[in-house]
Amino acid sequence: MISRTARNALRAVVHIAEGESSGPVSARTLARELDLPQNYLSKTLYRLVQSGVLRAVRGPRGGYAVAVPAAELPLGRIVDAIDPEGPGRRCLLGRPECSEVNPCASHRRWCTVREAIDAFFAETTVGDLLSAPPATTHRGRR
Amino acid sequence: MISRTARNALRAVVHIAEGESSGPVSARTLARELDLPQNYLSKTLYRLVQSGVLRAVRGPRGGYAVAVPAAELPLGRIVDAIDPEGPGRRCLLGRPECSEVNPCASHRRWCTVREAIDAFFAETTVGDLLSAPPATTHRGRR
DNA sequence: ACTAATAATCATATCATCATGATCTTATCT
DNA sequence: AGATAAGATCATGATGATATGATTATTAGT
Repeated sequence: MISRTARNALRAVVHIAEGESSGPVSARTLARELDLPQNYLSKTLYRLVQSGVLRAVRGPRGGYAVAVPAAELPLGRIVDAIDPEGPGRRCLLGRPECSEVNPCASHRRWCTVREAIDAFFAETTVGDLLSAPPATTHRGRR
Repeated sequence: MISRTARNALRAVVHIAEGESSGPVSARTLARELDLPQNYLSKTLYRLVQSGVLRAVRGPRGGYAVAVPAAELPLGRIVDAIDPEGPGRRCLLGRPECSEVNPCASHRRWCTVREAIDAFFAETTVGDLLSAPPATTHRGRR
């Protein structure tokens, strides 16, 4: 559905958003906490910086922070930055020209699914994925 | 969404079902008409034979035929035979333990999408994809 | 200016999927 | 029975996604 790299990107952004209050999160820390190779993660993060999802702060005490409030950051924005050909866009039978004007036999039925997918990625935000803070960091919400 | 091999399998089964009336279709013919490498296709087709989607006839004048009427053959049966871990089954954040009893943060929302996907592959049949040819000679398009 | 922390980048290795080529097995036809 | 056409299978190669390791560029603090 989405590439492994895109999944890592999602996890990373969620993690960064969760630690927002304590300043930028370094790639090193992220890699440790997500159990991912640091340099590969770096490359992914940088793509997110280029696409305006993250902000990078260089130098000591630097790291990555979200460039947009989590609640206003749809997952699709992250996935698109990593997998340019988004999820479910491709014709099921692999016909490149399959479209509304020239639909392949499965096009109509598949459209319903595609719309559900698009809606999910457009409407679900990083904010929706933030883990409600557990007992330790109590924030009065709930 | 589905692997390339699974797409090829779909195309192949549709093609075989379309030529049903003229007897089994050989891998060679199929490979030529779908523009796919013969041996790779063979392997894919054999997996479909093993899973009961196709029937293989060996020897001269042999080939492959559908083992089930096209209208009763859901696409999911083909895709499952090729991609054992079906489409959209995996948790978006890659948590293997994500399930109803222990949902990850995106689980609930994603379920809607997953259900649409499952419904598509369960309800769309090969019959739905047959390009209703007016007659056996469908060569007029250019 | 120097040092250290950190992002950014480059070069290479690994791995799974996809594809190819060669060979073996089975069945039909004469 | 022999020849031939076809599927089944094995061994190997190519490709792209994923990962790793080393290096360079940038900034903060002293």
